[in-house]
Amino acid sequence: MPASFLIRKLGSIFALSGEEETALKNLPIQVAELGARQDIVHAGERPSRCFFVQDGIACSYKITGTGDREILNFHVPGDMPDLQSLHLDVLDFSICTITPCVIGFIQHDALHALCERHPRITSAFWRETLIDAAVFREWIVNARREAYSAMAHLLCELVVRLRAVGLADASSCELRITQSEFSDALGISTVHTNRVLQELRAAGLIALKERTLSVLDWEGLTSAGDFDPTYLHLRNGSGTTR
Amino acid sequence: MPASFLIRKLGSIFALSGEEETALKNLPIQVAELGARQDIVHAGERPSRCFFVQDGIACSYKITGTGDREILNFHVPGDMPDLQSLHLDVLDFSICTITPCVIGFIQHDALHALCERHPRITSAFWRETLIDAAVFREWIVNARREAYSAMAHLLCELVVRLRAVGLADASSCELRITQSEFSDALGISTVHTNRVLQELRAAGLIALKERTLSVLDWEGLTSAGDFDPTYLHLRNGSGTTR
DNA sequence: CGAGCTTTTGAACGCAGTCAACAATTGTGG
DNA sequence: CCACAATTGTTGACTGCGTTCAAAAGCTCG
Repeated sequence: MPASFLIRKLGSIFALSGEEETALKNLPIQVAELGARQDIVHAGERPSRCFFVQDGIACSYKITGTGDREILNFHVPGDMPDLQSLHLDVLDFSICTITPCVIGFIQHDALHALCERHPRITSAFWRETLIDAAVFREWIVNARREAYSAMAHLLCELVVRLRAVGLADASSCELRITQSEFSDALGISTVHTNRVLQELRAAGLIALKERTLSVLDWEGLTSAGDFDPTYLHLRNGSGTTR
Repeated sequence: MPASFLIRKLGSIFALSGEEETALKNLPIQVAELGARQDIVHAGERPSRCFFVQDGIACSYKITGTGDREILNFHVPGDMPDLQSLHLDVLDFSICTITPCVIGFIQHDALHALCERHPRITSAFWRETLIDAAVFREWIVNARREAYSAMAHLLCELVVRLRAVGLADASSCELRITQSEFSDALGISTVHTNRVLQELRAAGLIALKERTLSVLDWEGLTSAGDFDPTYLHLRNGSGTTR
């Protein structure tokens, strides 16, 4: 029952009508299991389908002229990272898995038909892409922060977003992201990433070992990262809890 | 006839039906003239209307915890920078004028009603927000480029976007943007902005004086800026002409 | 249990920032 | 139309955050 995931997601935004729920249940979804570091879609493609992350962590990225990979966003279960392909033909960025992932593909035809009949679902999808844009905006700002602060901000965002989908408890979460991947997300060298993480540990803000991030001082981390969760536009107050 | 602007904009994307054109003509639009450096909307607000830029240059920005202004995007005539407020209640960034501007405001109610009846207009607006997101993504990448390259990239984007709305000819355009504003957009100091612009002039790529930018070597500028206009998702080939 | 990542550490270098002063331009009021 | 103020642009010297290069130590997983 792969559509159950979408139903849960949309159901958390507004109360689905019986008709809407039926339409979602009847969506043909093709499920695929991918290993770590696999491209899901690649820049330049003209996708004929969208996808959502059902399990695992993925990321959007671009490759610059100098060959560097710039990670633009991380994707947690429930995210639909390439919804934009519904309206923009050529993809201007790539999306790949970080950890092994379970991905659900849905053909554009089916989504267009769904949107035509169900305006509230259209709005929900549109809203989803608007939140992506808000995250991109915040990342532009984060690029100006110095590395220590930028890393703190990124960790705050990841914790809040994972918490919003039930994958983090109050203070810790599994985080199978390498320092090299953090580097590509923050645009700093792996050496510096390593040193900044050590500083955050030394400051008593976080513990990060065995692929688990523990936030030891939420107040301190948000303050170090100049983090205000408004831009994530969460419905419940997940961003403000500690 | 302020709506004519919107009609021209949407008409360039797809052929408007008579019904669609009538609906647009009947949109109540409130026109305002603003001076330079005036806030149009401010972060934290809950707008009840959207707006489009009819004349002038505006920009979106955020203020960081250290008080720095980070410009997120420039807006040229035809842009609707806060369409997102149709679906996200709280604004997470601010928008202000750079030059004196003519702005057209449209109430959310009217836009929601328009979208409900005209799915193609909904799609066009949605598409607009998706292109904004694509620009944000590219700016994240641009933040990683070194200043000389980032400035070249920004100038390329501005010329292509101004050309797309007929405000730049093949090689030059009016550009009333100060070095301090470039600095806030690129996240570099005004001193460095000045030096980078001098380098671009010395390299024979641009001339920038008396508020007019002339691109002397388009090939060279795009190459210096690692600029590929795909992310602007222009319909015609404006991005590729020289 | 060894190959290949990933993390860690040290040292030297460089892009860009800060500070400070000055020149040029733009705008404004008399 | 000019004088003066304010903003914008330019230059030089010094500083520092983060890079690069190199090498070693720790993990992971076939």
